[in-house]
Amino acid sequence: MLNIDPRSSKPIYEQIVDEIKANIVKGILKPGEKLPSVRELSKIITVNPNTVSKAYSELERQKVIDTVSGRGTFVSANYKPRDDDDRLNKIKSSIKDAIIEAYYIGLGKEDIIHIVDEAYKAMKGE
Amino acid sequence: MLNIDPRSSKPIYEQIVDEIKANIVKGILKPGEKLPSVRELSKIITVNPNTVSKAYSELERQKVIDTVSGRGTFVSANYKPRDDDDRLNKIKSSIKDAIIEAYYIGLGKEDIIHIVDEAYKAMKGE
Amino acid sequence: MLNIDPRSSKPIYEQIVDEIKANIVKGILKPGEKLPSVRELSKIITVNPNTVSKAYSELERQKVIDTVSGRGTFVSANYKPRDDDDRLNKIKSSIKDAIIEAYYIGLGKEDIIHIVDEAYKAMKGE
Amino acid sequence: MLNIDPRSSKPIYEQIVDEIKANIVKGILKPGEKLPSVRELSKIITVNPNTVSKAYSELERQKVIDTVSGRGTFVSANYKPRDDDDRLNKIKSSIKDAIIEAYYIGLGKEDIIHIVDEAYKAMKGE
DNA sequence: GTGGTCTAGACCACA
DNA sequence: GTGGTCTAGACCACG
Repeated sequence: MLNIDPRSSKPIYEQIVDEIKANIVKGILKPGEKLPSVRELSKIITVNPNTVSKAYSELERQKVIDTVSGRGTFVSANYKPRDDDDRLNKIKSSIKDAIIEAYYIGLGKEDIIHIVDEAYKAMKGE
Repeated sequence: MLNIDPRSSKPIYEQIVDEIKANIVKGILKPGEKLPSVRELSKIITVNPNTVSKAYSELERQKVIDTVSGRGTFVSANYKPRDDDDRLNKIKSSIKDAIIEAYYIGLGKEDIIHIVDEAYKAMKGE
Repeated sequence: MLNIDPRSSKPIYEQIVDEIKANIVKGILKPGEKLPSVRELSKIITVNPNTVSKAYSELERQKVIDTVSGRGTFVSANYKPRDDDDRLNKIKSSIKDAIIEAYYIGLGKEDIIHIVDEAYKAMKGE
Repeated sequence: MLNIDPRSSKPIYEQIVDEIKANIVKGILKPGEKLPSVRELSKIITVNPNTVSKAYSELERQKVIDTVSGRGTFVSANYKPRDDDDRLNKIKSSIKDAIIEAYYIGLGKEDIIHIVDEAYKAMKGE
């Protein structure tokens, strides 16, 4: 379910955060749905429980999931997107970086648009 | 000239690498042009010379600049983009992450395309 | 295990890189095997940790080893040779230089072939 | 005549030394033949005279050329190859390194032999 | 515990 | 003057 690469330079806990958010966006995880417990998930993806715990804390901080003590963790039912300049700037900055990097392997604007297209298709298709 | 934020989580040497590549793409730095020496740049952006050196080494490895021993470093005159699956995958992955993140602040595909547009305009405009 | 000569003109970090690659080729280090940690190796060969770190970074860049954050570094399990014109040219050039140099101590083609033979035997023999 | 690449990581003076030795081996420069003066050569290959001077000193040290004060420098007439363990070991070591490196771009023994062949042909052909 | 980054300061070869 | 290497010692994130 979660695609984790322990050899990546991206920290594992961050990969978990991103994968869960991706699954929610894709509709694989639905609002209100229960997530596996820290222990369960750590076994499934063979990762240190502390790492999963850190990922869940981060997701909770971002209000993507809710933890009900003694009951478990759930995908937030009432997530409301709101303006967040910090995050918007990070997104812009990472897209800018990607564009520069693309230039250096010979890709132009059309290629970037195409990659964006593909990414959206993958989100709906899966 | 270079916009360095020492508090960013992105390593300083990487910021230097990215900024220089951005300046080349924008045409602010031209092929064959001499870059500031390691010691000069380290003074300008108040960073340790080793950090600048690390950035320059990385740029040299990527064939973005040439270092001529004893003479200095220069923007590569004959940069040829090559296929590089690893870098392409990194670009795709970072765009995918940006799209997910965008969803969480309420942005959709059109907004992403708009951001890409803006980024390209900024590159040519500056 | 690693044969390092601090008085050599070849940089120490490069010696470490070459020795480790040689040990992998010889089969002394096997795919997936854990390498000594940066601090360990630095003590073993009495060299500054930064120097070992630089060597490991270079090996990682060449995809010879994988570093798993917080866990250590490992011999790459799935190394796939790829075409690399730059490296091929370096090899050709260093062989050409060796041949010229050999001429000056009275060695001809047969002697070079013999040296190549010996080198291959040493690789398998050890 | 001399093929110098100022962007190479190999020092320029060393490139000059190697190129001159290569030309002697190839027969382009014959024993007893006069070499260009330091000033002349430095103009021809657009290099600092000090650099050429350093190259000539090194060649003289290796008894490849002779300097007759006031008359110029000449290719040694009576070069006698002799055993030189130091240089032999360097040659062996650099061939060993080349073989390891070759392994990592997927080349085997036959390929190396082929490269040696080519190098010898190039020496006679030019 | 692991590796990654950064600073400070030194020495060296090269041009 | 230039960049390259190395040491010593520090701090940090990750697991």
